Amino acid sequence: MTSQEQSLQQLQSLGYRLTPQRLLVLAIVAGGDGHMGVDEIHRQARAAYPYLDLATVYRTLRLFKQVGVVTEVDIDNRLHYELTAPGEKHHHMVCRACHRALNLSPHYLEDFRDTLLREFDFEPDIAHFTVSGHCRGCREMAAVNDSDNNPAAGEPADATKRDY
Amino acid sequence: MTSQEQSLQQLQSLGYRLTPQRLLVLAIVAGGDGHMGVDEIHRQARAAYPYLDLATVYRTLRLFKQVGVVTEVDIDNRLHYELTAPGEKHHHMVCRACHRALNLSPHYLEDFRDTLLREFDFEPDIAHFTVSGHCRGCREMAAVNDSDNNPAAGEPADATKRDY
DNA sequence: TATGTTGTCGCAAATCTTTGCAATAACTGG
DNA sequence: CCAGTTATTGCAAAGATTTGCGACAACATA
Repeated sequence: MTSQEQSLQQLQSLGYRLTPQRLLVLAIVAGGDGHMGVDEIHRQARAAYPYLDLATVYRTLRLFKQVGVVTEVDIDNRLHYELTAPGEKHHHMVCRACHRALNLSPHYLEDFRDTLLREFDFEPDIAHFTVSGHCRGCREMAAVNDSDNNPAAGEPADATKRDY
Repeated sequence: MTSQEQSLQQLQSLGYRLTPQRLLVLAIVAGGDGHMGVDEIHRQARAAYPYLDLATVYRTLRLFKQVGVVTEVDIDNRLHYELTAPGEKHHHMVCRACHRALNLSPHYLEDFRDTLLREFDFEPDIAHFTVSGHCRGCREMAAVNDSDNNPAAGEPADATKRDY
């Protein structure tokens, strides 16, 4: 039984129905490499089944996420999804500047999770954990004002303020 | 010099202009207790200055966040803001079920931050760090159901699947 | 296979947030 | 204090995501 079939069976065993729309979305996310944007999934899905509505794609992905079939990653204020690989789970670090998503091994979160659970009885939803920040490359030319240092330092010479 | 005046001076020294709209939004966020929703800020602001547009509120808060004057908290997919108290910074744990936001001392994040920095050269944006999960109270009746809606009661025995 | 139950879909509309643009106002230098 | 520069505003419209609702389809049962 493939991992996709497993997911489908899991959905069914939870009382959810197996619809062509769901099969399709699952197949597409499984076929894509890494996290895919919702519109890209929708576009590919419509190629096979033109009536499929964007709202259905959103609902389907939300369901898949809830059940654990896919992992949601917020990249630049847009939802992206990837298949949850049972063996090789990981979390994400998303760069605010270049918007690349780096994988983060669960190992780095265990301590943090344990602490929150122990100290506050708070169970973090680490299955969909994402930290945003600045990656190595972007950090070097991070123009953003870090309060303490020389505020104007990294700003491009003629940077207008315009919209921010 | 009050902390508000400091913020204003900082804005000015970065080349941003001091407008009545900005003063107003700052005063309101400073006056509120804890994180406020954007629409609430807008409502209060309009009471004093009816022409102030919602878009301006969003832009102003985004700027304030970028400069560090306010802290952004995502509560149930909605933006909330609170004044960044220099002395007593904290992060947030937001419960997916009851949507309450709990404060988290920076202390709990230091190790995590150091690790990411050391291992990946990734600087997490911990100034606006939020973990979502389930708090003690909601965890007790959480069960399989991830329904975000009713903070009040556990799901009825014959809970239908309907919309998810 | 026929039938009932109820989960799901497509569609349209609502929400929340962002953005393009022209008019305006804040700051700067004279 | 005046004029020039350009950041900022208000407005309208676009984007992204969610939701209400009636029609439809998946599944269970007989």
